[in-house]
Amino acid sequence: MELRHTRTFVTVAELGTISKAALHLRIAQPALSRQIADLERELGLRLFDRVGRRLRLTGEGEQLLNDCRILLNYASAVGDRAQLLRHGDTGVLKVAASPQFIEATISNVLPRYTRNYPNVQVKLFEAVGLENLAMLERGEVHLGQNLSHAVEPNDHRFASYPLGPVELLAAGHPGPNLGQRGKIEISSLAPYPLLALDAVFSVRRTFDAACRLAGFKPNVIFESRAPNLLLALASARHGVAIIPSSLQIHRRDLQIVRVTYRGRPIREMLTVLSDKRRPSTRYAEAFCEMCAEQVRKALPGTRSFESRRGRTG
Amino acid sequence: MELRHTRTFVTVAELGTISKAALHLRIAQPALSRQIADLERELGLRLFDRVGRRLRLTGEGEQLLNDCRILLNYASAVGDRAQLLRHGDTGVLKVAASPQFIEATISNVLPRYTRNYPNVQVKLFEAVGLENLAMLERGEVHLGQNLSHAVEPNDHRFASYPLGPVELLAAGHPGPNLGQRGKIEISSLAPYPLLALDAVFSVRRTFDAACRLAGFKPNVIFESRAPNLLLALASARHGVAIIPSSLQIHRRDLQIVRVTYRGRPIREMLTVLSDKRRPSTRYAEAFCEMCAEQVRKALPGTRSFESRRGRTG
DNA sequence: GTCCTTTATGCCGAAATGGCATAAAGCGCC
DNA sequence: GGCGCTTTATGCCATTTCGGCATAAAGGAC
Repeated sequence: MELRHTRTFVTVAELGTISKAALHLRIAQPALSRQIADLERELGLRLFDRVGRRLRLTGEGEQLLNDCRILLNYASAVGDRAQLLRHGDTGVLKVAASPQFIEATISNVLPRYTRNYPNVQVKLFEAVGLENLAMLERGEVHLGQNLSHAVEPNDHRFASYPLGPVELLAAGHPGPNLGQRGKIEISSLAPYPLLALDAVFSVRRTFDAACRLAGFKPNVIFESRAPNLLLALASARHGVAIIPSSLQIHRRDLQIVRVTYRGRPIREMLTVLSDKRRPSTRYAEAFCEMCAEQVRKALPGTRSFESRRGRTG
Repeated sequence: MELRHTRTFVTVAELGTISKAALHLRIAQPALSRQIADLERELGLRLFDRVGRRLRLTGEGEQLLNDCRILLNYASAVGDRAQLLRHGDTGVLKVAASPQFIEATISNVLPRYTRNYPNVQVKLFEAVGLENLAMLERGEVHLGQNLSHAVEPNDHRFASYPLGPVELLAAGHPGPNLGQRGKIEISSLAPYPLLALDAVFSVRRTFDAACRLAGFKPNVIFESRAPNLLLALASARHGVAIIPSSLQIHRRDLQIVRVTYRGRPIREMLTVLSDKRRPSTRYAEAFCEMCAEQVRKALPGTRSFESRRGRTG
């Protein structure tokens, strides 16, 4: 079926004659006469009765008329949608991130982002460790949140948007001092049973590297992909949990300190990665900007856990 | 926009490559490549990124993909609908009839008719007197219910489908005998104040003609287009109402008798008219048949008012 | 480096489309 | 009954569009 023929049919039905439709559509009358004939042949039925030299809509024609109007309206709407898309502020944005990042950052960003980009549809995918690198590679997502060290230095496939630093933290049951003044040198963790994240997490690999540099082997007695489980066990005096500062911690029954190496906090950059081969869009960049703002806003929060520890220490 | 281009776009998006789409659509790959390019030019945006020599759906392309699927589905549905229409049991049937006929006959016919012709849409128009002749003339309706005498004998514009006879009735307040044994000779109506229908009703013109033949002038004190108003006034002893037997009478406080001329009931044929110039459809004829059946079923009902009057007489 | 898959472009023949001219069919008016 | 007008359908033709063939170009896998 040709939309052109459908348009002719609807116009003739509405104006009453092919001659009037010809004037309206700026196409010669014989051409429209043929289009009507072509459409009738294609559909296999009469849309108009020929009464003398005049046309009269048939019952079948009447039935199809509304369907054709709807079809033409929808085609027009697709054109309108395309015009809207041309403005660049519309599309699908697929983001792969850890559950923690979604909870702590993305969930706070979405309301304002949706107001600013009403025609962008954000689709979230839960992914941990290197999963989102693979998803980026396969083109399944546009953005993947991770830590900067997740990408090998010689791996140039991904563009990286820095959001802010993430520090290594140790969380234990309030009791005998865990570290001094909110800090613990990493080598001082040697005697503690440790509760750590799985090796798929970049933060875990960063922790392992720091231990190696400090010349000691960590006593990891439990590994998990669920950071909150680690915190729950730490609260139950089962050990000391090693977690990133990007984790939103609601528990108040824990003593949390920064892990340092040679007196300096062990930091890693939280980033959003994208596929270098894929052209970036304005709404994707805006999303990254808003996440970076949100991470910066949360940074004072990482400082506020120190003052909370003050009374217990 | 060309549906052909839209179909190509959706097929390429689904199969992943133009070459595969070409195999599927049985069109050479270069032709499809051009169709994609043509669609992108027309819409003014990129539907696919060219990654090396491969295509990757853009965000905009993804947004439009579903719209295009819907559009294609609807176009297909129009084609399906046309095929259904081709079978002849589908269309619009426009019927003009008096309110009384709609209530007494058509409302009883519609449920069964709709079951038998589920794809026919019946549209009812209320029309009295000669209105439906004009509507038929203008092509506004397919069928017009009326009495046979509504059409001038030399008027050959309309085809006529007889439904059944309609008799002239007189209705009055139960009291002194109105007529004998359920009948009243028309000349015996002379002394009564009469409540009659407007002159647009064929039944009224038939009544006037019978009075003229009987050689007397009827004493019509009130005229209306609302038969039920006439009955209400008759019940209130305001006069004697002249009505057709096709009227469905629910009141039990009235004495109703047949009006006769020279001992024979005055009858007229109830018919459904159609425009001779317009080809008839099977579902229109079926509608007439069902109405005729319903009118015949109602005829025993016109006899049953006699037995109801028996006790009062 | 070779082979394979895929897309984009040049070129060309066939098909489709639309315009012009005009015959045919009614209808209204005189 | 003839004329003028409006309208549709058809013949003919020029132009445009479309799709197929050939092939260059770009990566990816081995």
